[in-house]
Amino acid sequence: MEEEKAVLNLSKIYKQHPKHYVAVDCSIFGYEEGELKLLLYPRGFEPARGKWSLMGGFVQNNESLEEAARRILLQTTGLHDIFLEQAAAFSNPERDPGARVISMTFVALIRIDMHDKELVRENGAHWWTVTNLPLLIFDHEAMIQNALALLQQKAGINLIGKELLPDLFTMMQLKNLYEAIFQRSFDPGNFRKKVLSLDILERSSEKNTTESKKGAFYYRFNEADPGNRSERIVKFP
Amino acid sequence: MEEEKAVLNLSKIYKQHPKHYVAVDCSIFGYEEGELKLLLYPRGFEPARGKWSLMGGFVQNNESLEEAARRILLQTTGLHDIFLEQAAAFSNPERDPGARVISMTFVALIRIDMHDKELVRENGAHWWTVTNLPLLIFDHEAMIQNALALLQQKAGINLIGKELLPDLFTMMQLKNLYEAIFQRSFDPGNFRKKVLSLDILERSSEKNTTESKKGAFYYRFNEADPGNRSERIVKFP
DNA sequence: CCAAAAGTGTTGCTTGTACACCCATGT
DNA sequence: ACATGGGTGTACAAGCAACACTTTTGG
Repeated sequence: MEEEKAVLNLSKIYKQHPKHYVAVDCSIFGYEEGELKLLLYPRGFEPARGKWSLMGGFVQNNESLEEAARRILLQTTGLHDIFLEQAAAFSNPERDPGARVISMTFVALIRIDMHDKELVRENGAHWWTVTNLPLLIFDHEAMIQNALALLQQKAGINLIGKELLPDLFTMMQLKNLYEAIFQRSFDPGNFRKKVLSLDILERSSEKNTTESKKGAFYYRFNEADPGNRSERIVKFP
Repeated sequence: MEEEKAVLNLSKIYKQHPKHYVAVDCSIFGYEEGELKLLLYPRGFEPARGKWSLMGGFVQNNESLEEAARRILLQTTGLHDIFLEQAAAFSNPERDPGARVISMTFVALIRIDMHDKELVRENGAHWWTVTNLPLLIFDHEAMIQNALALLQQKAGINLIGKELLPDLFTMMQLKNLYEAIFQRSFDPGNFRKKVLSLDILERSSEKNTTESKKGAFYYRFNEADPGNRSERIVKFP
């Protein structure tokens, strides 16, 4: 009756408007050999053949943007439970020459040691060092710059590492990760004190003896930590 | 030939995927009488009649999300050149009972003294104090919480006020704005020193004599300031 | 004169940074 | 024994918060 009519009116309102392709593109960061890396896929067809692209895909009817991103991450890395955060929407009508596509970008952090290397190789993907990226399609260069800025901002407020490092890691490995993210060096002693003062790492009894003569204690993230703090950890340059 | 075929292939790829309604919803903040306020519109039809909503609309084919947001802000407030920033995407397939709509939210900051009050009244809109909001449709409550958090974050890093205050304002007016945004009080002396140390305000020769007996100098934003700094202005609680 | 806001100065605490210094050990 | 990274301590500077104090002027 009243309500039914209103719903009909409502759907009339919707029908006046155009629909759009909606995609998600993921900046997938990993950390390996002291370098911050980004997983990119080569484009095999024109236009922009030979250029590289973020992993992306189209959003289907029954899924949210986050769900679409997780589906794509699972398909390409074999990983569930990936750290994932919305970054920004890219919506210039001309951004994709093939069609008008609105793209939402995500930042994903994964542990390179845990992902499915076979699957990645099958897709022709490659881990690129963030300081030395190839030519990218469309506006993917801007997407990555935005993702890097977001990663810095996040790493400056919350201690990240759980998402990128192995379960056990040394203080120097964590420092190296932060140096890769911020592209600057930190004083070893001060870094240690600052990080430990946050009270979210616990020292394991084991030591890493491969990377130094004395041996360095392994740390792990305190499972109980909420992970959401507001104080700054590192000041930006 | 080769390229043409590729484009055809490409469009085949696109056509396999569904299209979606895409909307923008704007959290329009203003500042008046010492209160941070939000412009909301009443919903006149079912479902959710009587609840309030952010100002929003559908994205058309020839416009980016930002352009859509600006079009809607112009239509509803009469203002060009509004400060506008992407907030977050809300994309749960069930979020809008009328249809599957993906919504991108924006934060807009406007000067209440400059907007078209007639236009706003025509639309039945109302300025609500952010600490006392009415019932809202769908996920608009979450959108506003997100927008408020973003506003705090932004105000904590960049000195905002140019977008919300008149051209000339006293230090106490700026302090009151910050107190409204952060919902806490600041020490008058320390606030003054911190803000002036940023070197982005210039003191005018005029004084405000209506709000105090002694009279307080008016300040204005230094036109030449880039407006993008990375140091924190206020620490969050 | 006094209340009230404007504006400046002082002090103590916390935090960041630079750097000295001892420790453990593989070569 | 010594070079190397691990780990701790110290000393100085900067920033922040609390608050005392002075100025101005309307009632």
